Amino acid sequence: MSPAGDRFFARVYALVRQIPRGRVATYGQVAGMLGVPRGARAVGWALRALPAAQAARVPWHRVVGAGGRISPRGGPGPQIQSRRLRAEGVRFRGAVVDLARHGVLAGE
DNA sequence: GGGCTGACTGACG
DNA sequence: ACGTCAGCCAGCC
Repeated sequence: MSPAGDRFFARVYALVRQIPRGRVATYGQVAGMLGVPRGARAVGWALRALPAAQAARVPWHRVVGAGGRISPRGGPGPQIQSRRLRAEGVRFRGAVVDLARHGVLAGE
């Protein structure tokens, strides 16, 4: 089946929207949950196509690169993204997010 | 159907 | 630790 609502980006948004506050997931992580472990790039493409209207309800800032690195082309700006994450209480290790503590698969 | 692009990732030098 | 190269996936021309 392949209705309009089953598009890849729709699944990405739905999954990202379910990321709890203070929690962070990587592009590869999201891709893996969608069943495409090597589709990290596709996930980035999907978030890049994220409409501003959807951005309000989709916590795109909770999606970072492998190792917790903030993508240089993330949304309105990498600084905004990291700032938003910090506002949620996410711990940073320099310019890198502490996935061991806030990772989706990481323990509480 | 072929080729290009990109909010990625891991390997190399 | 840093810059570069090649591989992968989905959408658009």
